[in-house]
Amino acid sequence: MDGSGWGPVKRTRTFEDVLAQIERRIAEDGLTAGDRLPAERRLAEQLGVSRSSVREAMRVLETLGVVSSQVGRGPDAGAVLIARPDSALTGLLRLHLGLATLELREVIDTRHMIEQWAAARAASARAGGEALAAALAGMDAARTAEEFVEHDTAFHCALADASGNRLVSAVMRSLRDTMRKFSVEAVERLGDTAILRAGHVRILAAIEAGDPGEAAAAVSEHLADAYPELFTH
Amino acid sequence: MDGSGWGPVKRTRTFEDVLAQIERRIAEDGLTAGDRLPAERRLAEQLGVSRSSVREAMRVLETLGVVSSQVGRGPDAGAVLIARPDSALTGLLRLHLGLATLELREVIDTRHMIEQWAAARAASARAGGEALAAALAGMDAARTAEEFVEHDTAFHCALADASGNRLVSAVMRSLRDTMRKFSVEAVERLGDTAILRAGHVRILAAIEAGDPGEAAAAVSEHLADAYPELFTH
DNA sequence: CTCCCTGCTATGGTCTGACCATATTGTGGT
DNA sequence: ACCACAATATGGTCAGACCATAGCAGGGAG
Repeated sequence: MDGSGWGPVKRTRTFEDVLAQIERRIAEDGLTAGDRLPAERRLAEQLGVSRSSVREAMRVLETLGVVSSQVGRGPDAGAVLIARPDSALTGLLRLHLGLATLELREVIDTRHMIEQWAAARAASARAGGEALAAALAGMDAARTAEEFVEHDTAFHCALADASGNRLVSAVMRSLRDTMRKFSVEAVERLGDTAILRAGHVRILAAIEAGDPGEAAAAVSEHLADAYPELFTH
Repeated sequence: MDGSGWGPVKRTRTFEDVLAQIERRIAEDGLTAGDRLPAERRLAEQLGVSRSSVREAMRVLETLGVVSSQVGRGPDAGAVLIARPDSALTGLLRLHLGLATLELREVIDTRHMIEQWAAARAASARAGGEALAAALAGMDAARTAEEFVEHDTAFHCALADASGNRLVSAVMRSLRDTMRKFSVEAVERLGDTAILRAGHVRILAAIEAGDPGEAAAAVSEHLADAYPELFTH
């Protein structure tokens, strides 16, 4: 494919070439979010490489958040779509956390930092009220701990989203995802979710009132309520 | 329509299982930087999957910066090395920035959040003074903007380290690394580093004095000095 | 004419088995 | 003691196969 290469040794692996080619193709064809890439077999044929190499390139693109990890089947519909790269950090942090033997305490610590900051931001901008209220309603309708945590996660992610910083938002999402299992246990151990609800209501009220200080304080106390044994002031 | 959005029945592909298994193995065996993973063929055999799946998992780990991408050949020496987890976020974040429209403003915004928080923590614990002082001395001895930024980076990373939270520390390192080039330009544009030095001194003093509020305020003003056009209060 | 049912087909996901160039290691000869 | 060379295991790559699935086309029933 290169023509001039093949001199001393082949320095780049095939899948790296494929990556470059796909990248070039995306740029040239002006593909944007929602568009599809050719099927793996077609790409392999067009680029003159094996499907294995194309697949390895795909895994990289997927990890980078360039293409969606959707498992599409069937003809035509199966090809890969280009997603919004917003979620790029998610998979990474999950692995990163698992690998580095991080303690849950550090995760909650970090959440404390992020959510306090995000709540203050949201209050200043009086933003995110609808999403927070929706999550609150979802929690009220929840019947199991899992359902509750599901909407609780939505609430806290909405909080991060309301900050308007996508990077913070992505990190927050990863953290919540990482501790989802633990959160379910925590809720079950707590038994009563009334105190959590009170915290959420207070946070939402502070944001809608546009009071950053109160919002931050509310978040702080809410996390202390939720994780009494792990919280650090 | 899935209903819950997050699809309770997410089919996991084989390479994802492999990913989890490797992750578990790393944690259990306590592998650290420089250690080797088993060879691809051995892993495949041990996990009961094909080498293709192992290889796809490897590409993911490599993209995530968990293992090195060194092209090792030969028996025994060929297996994969585990890199420093510090860099796990880095490569991804850099590419993330290249591919997405994540603005520098958001990065600095995030730094503001992290460093304020970390400085307050460090002040409460009166921790990290030595590392900060060393970085300060390095900045004083710097002759070029690059050298200055080098030690400036060390200073701000030391700040994050002083918080005692490794997760925050890792994110901070990635952010600094991501904006290193820009930082050099910023310093060159600023011309005079005296104002930056004053900020660093003030931060260090506040930490050594054990004054969290002052430490946070000092960080805030320091960042405003360094990135006047990008700073958000 | 419309509507549903049933195959056909292309897709991603996975596995098997093979070949190559290389790097380490052990062995034999000098 | 030293060096050359074969054995061996590695990562990189390829070709071909199978599976479950999802869309589409065509045919039969109403």
